[in-house]
Amino acid sequence: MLQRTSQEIRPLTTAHLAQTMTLLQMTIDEIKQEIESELSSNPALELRDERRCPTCGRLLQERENCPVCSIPKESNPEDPVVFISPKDDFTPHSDQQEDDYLDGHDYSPITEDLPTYVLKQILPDLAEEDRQYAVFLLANLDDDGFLTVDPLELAQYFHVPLAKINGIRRIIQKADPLGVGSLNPREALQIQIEILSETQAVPALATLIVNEAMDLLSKRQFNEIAHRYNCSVADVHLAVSFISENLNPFPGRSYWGDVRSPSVSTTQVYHRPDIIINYLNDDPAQPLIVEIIMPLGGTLRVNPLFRKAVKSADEEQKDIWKEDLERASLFVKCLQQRNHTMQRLMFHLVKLQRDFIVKGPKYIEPITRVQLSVELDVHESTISRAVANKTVQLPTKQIIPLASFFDRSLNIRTIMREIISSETRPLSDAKLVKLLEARGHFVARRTVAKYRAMEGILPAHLRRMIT
DNA sequence: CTATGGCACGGATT
DNA sequence: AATCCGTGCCATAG
Repeated sequence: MLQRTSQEIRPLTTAHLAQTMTLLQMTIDEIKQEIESELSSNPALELRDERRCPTCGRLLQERENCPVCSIPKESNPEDPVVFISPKDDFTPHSDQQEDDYLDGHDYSPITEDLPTYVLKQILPDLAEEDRQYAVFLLANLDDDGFLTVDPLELAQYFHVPLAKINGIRRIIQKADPLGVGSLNPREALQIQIEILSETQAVPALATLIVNEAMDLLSKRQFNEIAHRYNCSVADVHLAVSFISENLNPFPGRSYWGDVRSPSVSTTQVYHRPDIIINYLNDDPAQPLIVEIIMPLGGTLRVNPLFRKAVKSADEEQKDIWKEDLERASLFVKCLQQRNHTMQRLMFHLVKLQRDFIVKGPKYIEPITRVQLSVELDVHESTISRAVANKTVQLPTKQIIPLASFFDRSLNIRTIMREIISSETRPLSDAKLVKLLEARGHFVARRTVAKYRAMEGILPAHLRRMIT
């Protein structure tokens, strides 16, 4: 069973309920923002120091013992371990960066480092007095090839116009690896498109997406994009595959050698997940560990000193402080309730969808939000809110929307893709229906057509055998 | 005649 | 109440 916090948390007031609901549907970034603003505006709130598990070094929430190290021996290995995991300085690509760095560094045929490599290319294009700035910029690149300093600060520091710095930056960006020295993946992609379009045709949609819809792209919400630009999802897929085949959102990585497989690289996401699922010790035989990320270094609570101070304060102070105190305790309660709900939700969800997580999208269980809401004894809209706009990192490091756990068609789409990719000659939608039936999936012909469109697969008569 | 995309309807989701 | 998804019906292209 799921561990319970010391006492059962129940909504006390309508305000409590309303705020909990709002918190529930917030993404990790919004929560972080909310907590920070609450923390700075309310003196009664306190961020208690971080606590770490003495055994594994993991950051802990308020609970006394570490949820990972203290898994009961008699517990069912099928059951996932779900807990709230405070992570303030969380970086989404830390694992991969290490891998890339090690692999690339050991095996890279290029012996000089990235800054030197770029500097050699651009030196002839630079005026004498501009070189120092270029050197400075190149000295502040991270492993992805992005700039780690703000150009505006740099301009002020050196007392030169921002335009000058950006001019130099453009020269750097046009060097190999293309897009190096950008501030973010979007800028890198923009430069790459610009250069690429000089020599070949670039789909207009791809440009639009990069310029205006990076957030949707990174969450892989292709439906949204199609909707926004009033085009079919298949078009979006074509544009996205153009992007992933011809462009590189992390210019520094291609330099160090791209060790990711092509299929994984297309699922790269440029923002951090709200929830991380992993095997205990990366061992598939072990239970699944589910971390619900809290963007904090420690634990949020009402400051007990403040509570004391209120009692001994004079009358007018008392009223103001009492209000703060109530706001603070309400906030903490709401946050706890939110986490509690997320925890229960994820426990059931991961247990139900274990095959999906472990074996892949083919094995997704087509559950509905209502089913789960009955099991958890909450209103179905609660599930909707909790699941919307959040993302999960799977053990494969793929980041997917949490809502895909409820995608009724994902398994069929995956199987359909398999059938098509192994076909000897293009199969019509009707034939696909038959083949899907043979595998125990019954969908209408029209629906297969829609799935094809969603997957960006062309109609049979336009499909050509691709190696 | 076959294969496919557009439109609209009903139920689920938000 | 508004929106999304699977499906049936029909028009159109080849």
